[in-house]
Amino acid sequence: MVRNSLIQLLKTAVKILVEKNGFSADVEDLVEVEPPKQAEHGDFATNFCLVASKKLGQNPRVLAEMLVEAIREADQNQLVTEIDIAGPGFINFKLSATQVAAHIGTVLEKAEDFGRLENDSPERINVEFVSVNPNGPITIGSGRGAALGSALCNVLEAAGNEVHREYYINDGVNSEQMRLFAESVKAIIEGRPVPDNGYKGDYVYDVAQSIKSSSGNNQSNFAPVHFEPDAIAPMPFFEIPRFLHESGQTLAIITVDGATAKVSIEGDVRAEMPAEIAHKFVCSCENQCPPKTHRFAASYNGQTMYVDSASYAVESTFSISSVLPGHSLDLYRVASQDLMVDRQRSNLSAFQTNFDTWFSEQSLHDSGEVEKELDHLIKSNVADDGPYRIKLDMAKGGMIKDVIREEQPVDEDDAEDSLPEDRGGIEGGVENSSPSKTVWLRSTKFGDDQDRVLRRKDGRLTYIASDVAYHKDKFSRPADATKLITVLGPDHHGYIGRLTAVVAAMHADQAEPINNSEPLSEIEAKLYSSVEERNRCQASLAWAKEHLEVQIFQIVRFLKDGKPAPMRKRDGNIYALIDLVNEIGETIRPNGTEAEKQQAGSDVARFFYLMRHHDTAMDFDLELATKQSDENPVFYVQYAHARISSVIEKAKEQGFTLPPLRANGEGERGGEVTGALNFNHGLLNHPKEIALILKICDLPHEVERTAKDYSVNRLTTYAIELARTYHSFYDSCRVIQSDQPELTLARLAMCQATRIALKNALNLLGVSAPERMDRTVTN
RNA sequence: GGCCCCGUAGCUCAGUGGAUAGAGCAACGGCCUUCUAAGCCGUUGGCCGCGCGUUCGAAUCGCGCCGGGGUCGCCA
Repeated sequence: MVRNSLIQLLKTAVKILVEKNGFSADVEDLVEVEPPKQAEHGDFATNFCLVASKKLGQNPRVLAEMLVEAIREADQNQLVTEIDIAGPGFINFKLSATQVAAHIGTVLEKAEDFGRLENDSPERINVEFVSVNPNGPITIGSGRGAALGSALCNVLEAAGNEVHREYYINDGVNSEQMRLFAESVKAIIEGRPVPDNGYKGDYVYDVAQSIKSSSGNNQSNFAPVHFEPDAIAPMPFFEIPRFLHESGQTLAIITVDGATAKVSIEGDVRAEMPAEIAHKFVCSCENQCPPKTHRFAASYNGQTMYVDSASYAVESTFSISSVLPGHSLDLYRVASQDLMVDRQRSNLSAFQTNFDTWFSEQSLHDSGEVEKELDHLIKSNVADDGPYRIKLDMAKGGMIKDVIREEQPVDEDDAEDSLPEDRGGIEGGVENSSPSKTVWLRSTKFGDDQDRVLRRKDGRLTYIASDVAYHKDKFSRPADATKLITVLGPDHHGYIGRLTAVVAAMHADQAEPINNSEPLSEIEAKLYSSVEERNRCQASLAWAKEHLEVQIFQIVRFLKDGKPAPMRKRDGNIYALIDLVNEIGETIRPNGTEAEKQQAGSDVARFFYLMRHHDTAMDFDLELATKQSDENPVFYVQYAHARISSVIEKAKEQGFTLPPLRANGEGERGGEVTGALNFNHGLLNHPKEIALILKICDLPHEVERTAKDYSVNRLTTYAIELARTYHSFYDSCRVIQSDQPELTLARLAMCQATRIALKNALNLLGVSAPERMDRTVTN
């Protein structure tokens, strides 16, 4: 855009300068321009002479004079109209209004692609975010991660990268938290009090109620149930015992309005676990098979599967007339967790946050990937069952002060830690291991401050064990991913070192050792057995740091009545994101439809989350967010968009034909294409017009910067600034003037360009750009 | 104690090593017979926590303090 044209010009001028004076230094890349703070200083300024003076051995002001001459020579298109040297050696530029205005045409042509970048070296990036445990709703705290992650993905994509949005479901059967959650749900369903340390929030009762009502809770199984076509939930659950996995074997008989259907498995299920499982169950009807197929859920081996079955009427009742007995806690776990994930998904979707993959941790256990990777780590000599743990004593600045070796007791006196009975038999990895020795990931070889347990003494695998397999797997989404980005909450800060070590360990046998013949230092000798090993581990660590980026966002403090409003209340209740969205929507658009309310609530909440840099703690004023007032910047921005839309609408009524937006399936098209772009940009030379055009043209640059440093908040600032620049222009420059059709057309083109930039910026943020805004409440 | 983050106008916060540090809100004064006043224009408001250093130049980079927040499980 404008900026780039000027940079190109400067680079050419620098080349001339270097040639003429026989400078040898390579200084072309030092060229940068930026808009000066003082408008009197012109449209752009460069500090090149100050930056390059040392390299070229020239006084900055002298250099500036030479450069100005070179610029005049290079500027054949007369982009620069005024140029002067100021201060210690700045060069200020005023650009040709006509040439600046000409960029409007480019914006209109690019339309919804304006702000998308050409990228010569695109990355294939997996972005994992939110990923909260399936034991509760998405909280307002996680909302920040959702807003950040989703907006970041949009920006990375706009910058020309391939992006895969991923949510990791912590549904491993080893999870203590999930066991507790299931126990709580089970207790509620069975009319017992929730265990002391269990989950007590209202939503837990809600989940229990949903499961109960969708299952009928008749003691031995979960039938009969109501089942709606095309709906995922509610749906019947029943459990298929693990020994039933042979082809053709009948698992259950279900009755659909008198018609009996048989559920059986086709093919060897175990071999296909888990991805293909849903397709391998077939439901065959013995008599009068209903014409339409639908899905129901079954629990198999700790996993929920959706099975195509026969059904046809909206309110038809299934009854499972025969199912093998034995509802374990696991069934409740699967049912409640599944329901929870489903709610999370729809809550996030109402918050403009969607994922390409919802990845199940348990699937890695089921497929054997975790065990496989564990073996791989042991073979790579980065994990072992030696009876000790290494801890690093870190000095300031990341230097290792000391390496401490903690011997671990080898005796087996705490067999107490064995599994609760309920969970026997379905543990990932339990049965095919010989529990006795703790298996350690020697993560201290990769910069972590202590070794981590992969497998407990009792044979159960830890969370970090699945993490290794998971990260390996992640590199396939998108195919041959070049980078993983993980967005984590502030409480996970300590996890960065561990995660990096995990990725490094996983890659350890593939890394090309660094070239370092230094013998092992005293400290290194405690970590590595050889120079070769050290070099390999360090190379692998470097690889991990290059391929895994962890972004931590800081805490959000919610204020209500000026006082902190806790996200997790003492009574176990949780302030859910969806409640926030609904509350805001309700206040702002009391007369809107449900969808409109949620859109409005989501817009405000997202904008608030994204206004602050993610790496700084923020206050979220709930009053302010729900207030439909001038204090709320999202309305300021949206209002500008609505205002533009209104002007354009009005102009159309008066017979002006607009430069069209390229078709994108929605919004207005603005009349005939032919000739519509022929507006006279030469008429645009008012300072407010130039300022607006320059601001519009900034978008690609802002996208580029944001994709580099992930500071998504920059785009909210940009949107506010663009809105401000427009409002200011609007006040000074009347757009529609029937006695000046040419000027009107040119200004309309500018309005359209502003609208494009504004809408695209808001799109990146996941905030809607309404065509009209009517105050429903005046205060 | 180690690590991470923050400290900028009365409040909430922007700010890419550049020139006289900005915006919103709050306070005050103007601007609607004409395109949406959820707007615009103006005024008031600052040892950019403190100190030292690097630099031609520091709110920005480094070190040290002071103050505030977070985090350091065989939980996930």
